[in-house]
Amino acid sequence: MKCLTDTTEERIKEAAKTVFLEKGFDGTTTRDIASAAGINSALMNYYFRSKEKLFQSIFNDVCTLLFKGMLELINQPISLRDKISKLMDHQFQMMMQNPNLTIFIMNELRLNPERLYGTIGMAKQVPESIFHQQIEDAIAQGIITPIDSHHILTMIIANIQFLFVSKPMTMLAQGLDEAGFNAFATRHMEYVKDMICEYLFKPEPVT
Amino acid sequence: MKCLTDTTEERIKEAAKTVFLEKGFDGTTTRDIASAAGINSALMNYYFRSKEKLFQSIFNDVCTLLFKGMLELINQPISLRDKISKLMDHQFQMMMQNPNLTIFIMNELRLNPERLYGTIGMAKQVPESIFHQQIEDAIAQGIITPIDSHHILTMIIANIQFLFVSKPMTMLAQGLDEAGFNAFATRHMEYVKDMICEYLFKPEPVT
DNA sequence: CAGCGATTTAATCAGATGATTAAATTTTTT
DNA sequence: AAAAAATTTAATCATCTGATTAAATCGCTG
Repeated sequence: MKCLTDTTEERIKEAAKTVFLEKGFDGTTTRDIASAAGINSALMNYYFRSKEKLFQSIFNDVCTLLFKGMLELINQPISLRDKISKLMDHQFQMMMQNPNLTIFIMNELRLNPERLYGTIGMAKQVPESIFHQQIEDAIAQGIITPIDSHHILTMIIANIQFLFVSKPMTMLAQGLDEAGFNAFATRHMEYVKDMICEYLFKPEPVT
Repeated sequence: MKCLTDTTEERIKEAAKTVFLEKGFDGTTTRDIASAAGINSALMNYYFRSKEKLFQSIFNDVCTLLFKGMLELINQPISLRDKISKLMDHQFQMMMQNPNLTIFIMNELRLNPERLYGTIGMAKQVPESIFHQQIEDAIAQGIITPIDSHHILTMIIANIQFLFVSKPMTMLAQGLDEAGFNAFATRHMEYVKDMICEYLFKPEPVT
């Protein structure tokens, strides 16, 4: 699964990422990580000084994973309609591959808000992007309903992300298996794309 | 804050609810709960046989808190438009009072899916409600866009709940304080209500 | 008040956990 | 190859944690 560049440090980080994402910080023991990485538990403290330090490293990585692609898309010079569609597609793809990513991050932030300081950089870039200007221009030209870009982004993110945050609940409530959930999620995304675009791009706001 | 009906068992449950909601199951120690309740830590095991048992009791309570009002609303004989609006208002009110409720529940379910079995009853009631029939009728009469009620409920829930799941992130990204967040959330809910209603109740589906 | 059950406490146990240490092994440098 | 540095291991520590036990206290009934 991995190339020959497998250094021990990387192997520990991979194992730690897997275990942390599955069990959360509090639910993970250093011995869990060590055995998942196939190493002695003291080695973890040799490379990273503590469980907390290792976690910070992992947490940074997964936050970057969550934000990086989105930030790139947000700053691309493409049409609004296209951008919104691509933003949702991108999130969807990412969450299909890593369904626990968002709930893991949001929950760890809730449990330990100091971790926010590591994400300030990325978080602040989102609202200060080309996207924001693009929205304001479109509003000025009467192309879309007047609405702050923060609200639009929240709509885009919430409608995709919550699907995965509530995945176990949804599967239970509807009696779905993995395949069934994927089908539901795929269809839902189409609905949501339509809904958001129709809301934004309608000819005249109701006022 | 509480009436004279304060039995020790209730005091333990209150304290446990507070601590569990704040720190999660893994992050909570029995001594945390005991000291929050002002009791000896052995008392906890006298009333509830174990930390796990106590947690199950609490978890049941908060799941009921999350679902009960929504289920009642869903089965009320009121118009669809009204129902959707009231459903969102109800969730919003509940989350303003208890912002961590949903992420706590969703995360504990993720960490320990066996807990789902305690919520089967409530979860399965949602899709099998009057609401579902109401949607089908409205579709048959051409009043709303043809779309399965599961998707509608998901839209209603996601757009409110994710606001609170991502509350710390949102506050950071936009540089908001509590009051600022509340204002943002309140405004967002109005947008989302409009968006969902306009999507559902438009005269003709685009097809 | 004596006796009995319910409630509460202090003390303690056994196991888990994060971290350290000192020694062994491997890799790199000279 | 010898010396030095980096990597890895086994063993161990101190603390924390969930749970138990045995004794103390309270409240009620006869």
